[in-house]
Amino acid sequence: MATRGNGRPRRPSITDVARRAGVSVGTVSNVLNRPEQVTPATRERVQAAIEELNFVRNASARQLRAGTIRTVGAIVLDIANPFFTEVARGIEDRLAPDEYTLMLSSSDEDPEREARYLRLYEEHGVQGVLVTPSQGSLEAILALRERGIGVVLLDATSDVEDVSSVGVDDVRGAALAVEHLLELGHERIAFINGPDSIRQCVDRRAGVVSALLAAGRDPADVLTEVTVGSLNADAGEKAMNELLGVDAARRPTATFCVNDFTALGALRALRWADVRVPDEMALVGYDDVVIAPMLTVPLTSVHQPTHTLGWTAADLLLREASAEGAVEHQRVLFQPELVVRTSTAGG
Amino acid sequence: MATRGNGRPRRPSITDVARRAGVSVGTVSNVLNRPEQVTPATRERVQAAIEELNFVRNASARQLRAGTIRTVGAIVLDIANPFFTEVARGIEDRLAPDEYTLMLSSSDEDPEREARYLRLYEEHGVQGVLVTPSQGSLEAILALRERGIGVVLLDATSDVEDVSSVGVDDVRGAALAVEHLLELGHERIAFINGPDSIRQCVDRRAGVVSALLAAGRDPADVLTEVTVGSLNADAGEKAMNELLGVDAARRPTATFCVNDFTALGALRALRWADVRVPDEMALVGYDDVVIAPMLTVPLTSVHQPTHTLGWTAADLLLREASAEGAVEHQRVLFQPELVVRTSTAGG
DNA sequence: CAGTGGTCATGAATCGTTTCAAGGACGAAA
DNA sequence: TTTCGTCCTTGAAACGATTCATGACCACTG
Repeated sequence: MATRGNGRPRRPSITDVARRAGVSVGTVSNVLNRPEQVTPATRERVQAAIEELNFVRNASARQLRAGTIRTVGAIVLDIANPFFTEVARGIEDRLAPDEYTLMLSSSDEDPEREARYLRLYEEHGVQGVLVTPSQGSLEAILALRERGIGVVLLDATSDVEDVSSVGVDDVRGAALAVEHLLELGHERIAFINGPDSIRQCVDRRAGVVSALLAAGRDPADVLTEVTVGSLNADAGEKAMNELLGVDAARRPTATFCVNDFTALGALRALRWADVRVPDEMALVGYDDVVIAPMLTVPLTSVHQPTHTLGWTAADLLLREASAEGAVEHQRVLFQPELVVRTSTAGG
Repeated sequence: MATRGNGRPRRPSITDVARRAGVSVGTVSNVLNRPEQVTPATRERVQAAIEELNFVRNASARQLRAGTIRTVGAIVLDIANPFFTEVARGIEDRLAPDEYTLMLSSSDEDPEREARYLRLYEEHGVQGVLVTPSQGSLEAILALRERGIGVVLLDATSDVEDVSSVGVDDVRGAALAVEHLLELGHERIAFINGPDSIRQCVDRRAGVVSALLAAGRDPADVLTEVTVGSLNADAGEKAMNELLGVDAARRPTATFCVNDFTALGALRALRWADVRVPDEMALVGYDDVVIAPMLTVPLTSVHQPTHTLGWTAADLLLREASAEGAVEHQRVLFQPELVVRTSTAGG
């Protein structure tokens, strides 16, 4: 068998198939791409040759000539983060039926890493990219479009007009949580929030405040905000202990946590302080992580349509790719949903 | 600017760069691949042209000629599963410094889906694939190697001799959990396990039994096994309630759950029945999911080196790819680790 | 029987890169 | 001045598929 220098067998090419079937390469190509234009007899002969040789198309050669490739690149902040994991799954589910492949990487919010992957994807000639932009990388991303590469921003509510993006309305999500607590009659509400350097924290605070105002409350009266440095359980526990320092008659009767991890910590603090949930303290989280319903006290949380988010992003991209001429850019903002469980409406 | 029929600008090629810099294409290629062989003056001229034109290499043409491509394909059972997510991150972290790209898909344990992705990857000419094989797909995977594609099995303790694989020792992991409980003095241990159709369940049972035997105990005396149909919290809760049906004097004093989700359910049942953890019932999970330490009662669990698993799999693959001639196949089995927390050793 | 139309198969050109034998320029040595 | 040798650069041939103008062949029609 022919080799390619490194001793590995060369994979059979369309030429080998043609020779074996006694036809020309053009015919083999026709069998592969326009089978109806080939006589059944010939077609079968070619098919047989293909199977005997274990012929597999060479995507590179194909793309080189045809100019297109059924591949999409995605760059998320961190594949190991459940949020992006579910988004990725949504992307995949949109791509699979169209036989597209997905190239996936994590930027870790490092613009340099992101740029490197973008270039790699561009070299590969992907049809488009789905990106969660890091700080200040938007410009480079948009430049891709001038070189014929589709772009859809993931989980970014961009100010830029002419680029498609998908995101979830964090302001609304937080408002939902607070509205729920108000409806339950809570008049002193705590908000355990993270630093302003995280967009989500800023948006969610805005949602909290707007919900209070919309209900005719003065945030200064109702709201106690505790800011933590990082969004994990330990921080949440510490924050809740701080809240519990106030005597029971004057402390908040409900707490909204900026994410489920901090809520878990808060829950732990409540348990150790023997404060009953939700009777003495109602609790709402955000993200609706997979274990939220599995907890000893199932956690009320704001659910984000992550799968749909990814699916839609991929859908927009494929649509733009197949659109003739000018493309209409869409900016989709999904609405989160409050999932009420025992931690607020316990029975 | 030149177009390619669909109205999008054609990306500049090496020829365009050559023309602009007033050199031949060969020289441009040399600048890109063997810069030391080019006079600094020429090199700079070419570099300038590259930047002015925003030239980006065409990976397809490159691969077509050079025969190689820095891409690896991975097929896991489900990207949305945290286990595989962390594995994927490990793979990525191994590939990134070598400028490899990762193509990632989920097979959902469907051999047909898996086969489709394998073919897609093969068409793309990936250097190798990392696969968690579905039922009965091993043969097709191994056939790839005859066509020059590297293969490393992920999370599979394969019986096949001559293929590299990485996995985690589930037998040992379960044994660790049981040894721990025995050391704490527990003499009646429950094991909430899943169906035998799942390999992990079978392996972990074997580990439980072997640990008991090794300690000179008769499993028939010590062990109470409850089998659940699916590995989620509700099933775990039900199983634990069943165990609690026995009067306190004779029921198990410790429970080992086949994964953390069932353990969460068990924990919930214990809380509602007002059984103190770990005093009246110790609890061990498996997987060490991210929230295990965040729980009200932090959960003792068996931790698997998922990131390392992925990293090592990718490492084996790259090594095999760069190895000259015959490759030595390695089968790496990682050892899990018990992380002791309050749910067994509570203060 | 010539003419027409339609169906299939052909083979050369093409995509953008890498590679390599061959040639050019230039300086050093004789 | 001639002759080498060295160092850069060149240009054409590949890689494997797709595409398309061309032509072969056959069946009808008039």
